[in-house]
Amino acid sequence: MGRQPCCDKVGLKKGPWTAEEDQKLIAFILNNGHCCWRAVPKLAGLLRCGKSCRLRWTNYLRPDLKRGVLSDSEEQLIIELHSYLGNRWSKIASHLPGRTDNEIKNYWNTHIKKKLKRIGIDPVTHRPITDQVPDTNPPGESNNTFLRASNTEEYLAPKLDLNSHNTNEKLRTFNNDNDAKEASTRSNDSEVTEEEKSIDSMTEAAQLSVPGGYGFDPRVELLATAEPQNFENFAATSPCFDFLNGNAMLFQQQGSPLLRVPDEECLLEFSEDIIGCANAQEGESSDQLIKDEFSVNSCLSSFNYSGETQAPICSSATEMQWTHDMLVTGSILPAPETDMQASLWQEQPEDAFPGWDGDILHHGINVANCCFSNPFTKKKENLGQIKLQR
DNA sequence: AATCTAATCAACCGCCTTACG
DNA sequence: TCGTAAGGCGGTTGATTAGAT
Repeated sequence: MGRQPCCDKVGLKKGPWTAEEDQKLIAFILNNGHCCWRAVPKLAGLLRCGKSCRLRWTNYLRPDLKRGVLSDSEEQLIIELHSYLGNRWSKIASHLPGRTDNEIKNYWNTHIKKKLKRIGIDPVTHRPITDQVPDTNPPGESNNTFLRASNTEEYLAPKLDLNSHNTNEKLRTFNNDNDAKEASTRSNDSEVTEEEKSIDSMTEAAQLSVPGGYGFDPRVELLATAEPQNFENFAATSPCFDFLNGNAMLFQQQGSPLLRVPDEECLLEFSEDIIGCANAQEGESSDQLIKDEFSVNSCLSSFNYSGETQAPICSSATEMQWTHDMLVTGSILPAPETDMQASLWQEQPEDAFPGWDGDILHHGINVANCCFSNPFTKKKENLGQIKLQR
């Protein structure tokens, strides 16, 4: 039996709030805060249930709310986040200051969904609607790297142009190619072992290359010698970028940890709030390592682990200690209080990443511009700014 | 001007999670 | 460990507004 609705009590008002009610609620919360929403209506002199008060406050009356239509960049960010997180509106909202989950949800349902459909992209899977391979996993857990990974040619400027037929064409072509590869490698799927599937996935991911969105190009190892204050060295060796906004995800490391990846064919992508597994032991699945308030939703190539789903196996534990805040798409995330150690991908030979040719074009106190040799285009290209947050 | 339809979004409902005794 | 209360979240509803006929 379900719980009784809190507003079923006789005498409690429902429906749209009046200006007078708003004023009462605002005045009360500004003066007293809200220790207990259930008590708020009584104390504020409102004939509403606490839940209704909370909703009205968080979605409408809060002074830090940003009103008005969402900007293009906000819309881009919502699409990107949704491809990782699915309908986790509150999570998405947490990346857009001044916006509420309700507002984003409404905007998604009334605007973005239609826009995506119009250009031939399934708003659920974020993949082109035509020739879709059935994917029963919800976004955030599925192998939804296709959208993000599709615009290889736009490696350095991967914003999804929703008005661009060209982008859509790229998506379609790309997907068809990969579907064909999948079909050929899995012609008799029942005979394919899990291990083989993993390898296929890795190969496939390699073909996807580094996508737009929150990106961390693991083809480049984080060198051991980067000191927290040595931004120049750090920036040159830590190409952790938010491809969507041109910001960097800032990793700070201390001591002599290494972050390596299985081989040059693999990708590691961080999304959501980034980062970290802790205290990896050899052979340990990293989903056992995710801790604390750091919501981890990253994927190694197409293993796609998001905390509760599959995780790559750490076969050689290296460690990286977070010592500073991290900057992620404009959000400052707190470093863990304790010594959290992040991990850890399989070590490979030093020459695993021949494409890397990191360089600093300009280095300032808070910003560093970087370039590197794009292994796909073979050109040396500007990667944009890394914003450093001390 | 009247009516119909579609779009929008605030608000509600009910389930889930968390905190606490 | 269990039960309960409260907060939080995502899906849905329905009143209102805008645009089309």
